[in-house]
Amino acid sequence: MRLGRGVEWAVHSCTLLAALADDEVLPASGLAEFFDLPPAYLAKHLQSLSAAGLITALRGPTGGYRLRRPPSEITLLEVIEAVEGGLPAFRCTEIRRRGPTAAPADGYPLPCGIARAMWRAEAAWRAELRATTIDDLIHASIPEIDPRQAHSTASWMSNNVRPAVGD
Amino acid sequence: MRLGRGVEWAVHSCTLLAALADDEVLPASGLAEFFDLPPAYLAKHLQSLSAAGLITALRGPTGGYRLRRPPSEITLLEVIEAVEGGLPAFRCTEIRRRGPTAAPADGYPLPCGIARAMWRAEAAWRAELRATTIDDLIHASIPEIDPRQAHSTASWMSNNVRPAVGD
DNA sequence: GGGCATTTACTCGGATATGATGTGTCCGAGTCACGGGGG
DNA sequence: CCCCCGTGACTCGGACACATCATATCCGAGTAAATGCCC
Repeated sequence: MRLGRGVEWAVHSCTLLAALADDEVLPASGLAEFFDLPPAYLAKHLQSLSAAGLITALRGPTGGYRLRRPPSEITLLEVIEAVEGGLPAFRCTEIRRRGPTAAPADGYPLPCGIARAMWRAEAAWRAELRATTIDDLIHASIPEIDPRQAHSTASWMSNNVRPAVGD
Repeated sequence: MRLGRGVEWAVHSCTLLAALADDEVLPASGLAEFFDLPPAYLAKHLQSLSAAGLITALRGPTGGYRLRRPPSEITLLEVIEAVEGGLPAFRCTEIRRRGPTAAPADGYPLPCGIARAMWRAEAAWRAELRATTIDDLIHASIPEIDPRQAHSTASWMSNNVRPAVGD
């Protein structure tokens, strides 16, 4: 089981966008510069977040991205599913119905027990991710941030954040 | 996030091997026939289980596979990690240390908070899988099995199971 | 007839091709700011 | 001096190559049984 690299980028991007005021935006190029990531590829993942309705995109010279909801109302699970897709990790192909000893089709009223166990574990994973919001991540990391970095980050933000025009 | 198809095959194979007596074995070709799966590819995954020490392989004309431990002592997590590898699904590349506002290397005494949240969710997933044994899966499915199928399966097993010779 | 070496056939194990998916990039559609011209 | 319009530049969005891993397969190493031979 493996998660794509874009998940990490998307979550970090959301935490940075959470620092914006309601009437401010930050372009994808800014996010790419801040995290030193390939701009085009990061943009692709931001598109996924936009398509999922987690962030709002404004086009044009003063455009950029902005969280669509307050950070306390965006869960980690939503971000991950926006990037990775919401499909279950375990795929049951019902192999119990195949082979020489398979019963007739009406002999399987319930889903396969193995699939149920796997999905139960996935449900626990999702529950943990659903209980964590972007706001939680930020508050957990604030006391760990080096004061020097906090200052340089604030300075960088003031130079790259732009006021949203149309909104 | 996606799990390989081999996981399903490996778990089903373990449940079937659990039906064997301590001095019996079942060859990979038999497992492939029982589940109607490509023999060569299933064999590859059984090799992973063997390398992980979950099943024992006996070679030669009367050879085959056999569980190495009682079904009640083999967890779902072990089977999955044997096939998929034990690496964590989320990979933290510490992108917070990159970019124009990164602090010196000594400014990060703790792992990234995002990675901690992701790994906490993975821990919940693993805990659920660790709490489920092969024996649990069997006992949960026994009352659901069609009596006709139980009979044909028992018959098939008696024709394909072999006594282990060297052991 | 019994015992033993050889052959044989069947098993698992690792090395080898192929296809799907994640990774990375580019160009086009859309939109606001700016600058020039007219009123 | 103010307003309007055309131009330009910057943004996001989707379509296009490449790399990596899951998928699928085959051939070689190893072993017990069966066979034939010798005693």
